[in-house]
Amino acid sequence: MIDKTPSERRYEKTRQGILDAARSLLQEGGVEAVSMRSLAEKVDYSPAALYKYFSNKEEIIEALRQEAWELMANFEPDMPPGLSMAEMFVLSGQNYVKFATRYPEYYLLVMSTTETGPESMEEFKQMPSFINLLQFTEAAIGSGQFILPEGYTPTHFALLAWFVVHGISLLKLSMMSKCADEFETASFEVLNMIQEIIGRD
Amino acid sequence: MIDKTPSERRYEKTRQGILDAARSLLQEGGVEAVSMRSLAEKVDYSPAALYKYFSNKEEIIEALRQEAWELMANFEPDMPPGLSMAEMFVLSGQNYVKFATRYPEYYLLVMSTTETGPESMEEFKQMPSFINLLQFTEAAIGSGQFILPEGYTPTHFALLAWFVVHGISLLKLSMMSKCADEFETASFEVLNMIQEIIGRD
DNA sequence: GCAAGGAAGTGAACGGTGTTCACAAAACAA
DNA sequence: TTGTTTTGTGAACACCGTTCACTTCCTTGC
Repeated sequence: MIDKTPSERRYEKTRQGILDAARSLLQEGGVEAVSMRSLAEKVDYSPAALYKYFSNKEEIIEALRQEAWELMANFEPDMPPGLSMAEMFVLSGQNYVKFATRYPEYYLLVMSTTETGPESMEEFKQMPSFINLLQFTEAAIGSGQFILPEGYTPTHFALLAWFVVHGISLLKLSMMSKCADEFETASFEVLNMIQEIIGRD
Repeated sequence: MIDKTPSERRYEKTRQGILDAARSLLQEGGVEAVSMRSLAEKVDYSPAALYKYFSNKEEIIEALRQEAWELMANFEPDMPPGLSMAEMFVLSGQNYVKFATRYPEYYLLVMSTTETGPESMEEFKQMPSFINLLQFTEAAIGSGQFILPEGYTPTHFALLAWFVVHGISLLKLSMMSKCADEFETASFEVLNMIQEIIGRD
């Protein structure tokens, strides 16, 4: 353990302070409210000073994106005990949409990356959040509660679920934002329908 | 028919010229490449002159969005004769994704609106593109080729299809852009799976 | 044909953005 | 205390959307 000098601690502290201010600006007014000048104003520095702590604005945004990603991964629903796989599936899907609704700026930040994504599907399948989803579908299919047509794997169903919840979330925040509540109830009915389709034999 | 004066024709012509230049800039470098200054440069006007033809930049973008919307609605796949409903479903879904792939800026433009969306689900269901999708699912379900669980309507399945293709398209253009091809084949397998699930009895 | 009036077009500016750089001030090291 | 490195700043650069007084051109009425 290398102990840090006071100056290193100070450096780290103001760096965190900048990120805190950026997070606050992001949540208040979306990503376009995060400007170097407003950020500097908020932390009582000159705009130029920020460049001693971050090499550019994108590095600040990227740090927030990382935070958002972690928050999203740890945003798990209250699972009442004794739920069937099908019920858990619906609840998880709803929870995903609820995250996007509660933290729209975080969600859009995570989704707005063309740079951080996986280089291959193989790499994608290694990502913790997808592994989680995959393990769930494997369990549901393995136990016979979910039934897939011949030739399809749990990965296919996990992808389906992923597509649907992303489609719902993004549409809710963009095109359907003017009737978001009504849209949400309709989309939750669709989640239920999927569960019934996949569960029937 | 009110015949237009020469000056009106000229006005309309330069207005179109501006839109042409804007479209070209959009397709070359995405929406952030469309700036009033680069636009003015391209049509050999001063930036201020553009405001005699459009009240602001958003009005230009909105015109392009309208174009994109129409192009998207008319982007229909070559349907070989004798296809089953299930095959047509898959082909239509693939076609949707292909549009997003071929015209990513157009697709993102259409999707990036929080202002133009429907005010209610009822209004949404009246939109031509959704009516198309709905009529197809009604036909497929009415003929017994698609089977839905009790209590669910063709609208539910149309929504499901809509969610999936949007989820695929947006993910392909954002997070999965680094492995877009691989991702596309996987997502097309998912479309096929849906068709098989919904078609089985 | 000519003057009046409106339409078309412009240069300069305002306030905003991200970023750089020479410089000053403060903290640290010898 | 001196010298050096870190920390911070003001001013500038090159962009952005937009406005406005001003000129230039075309059209309309006589």
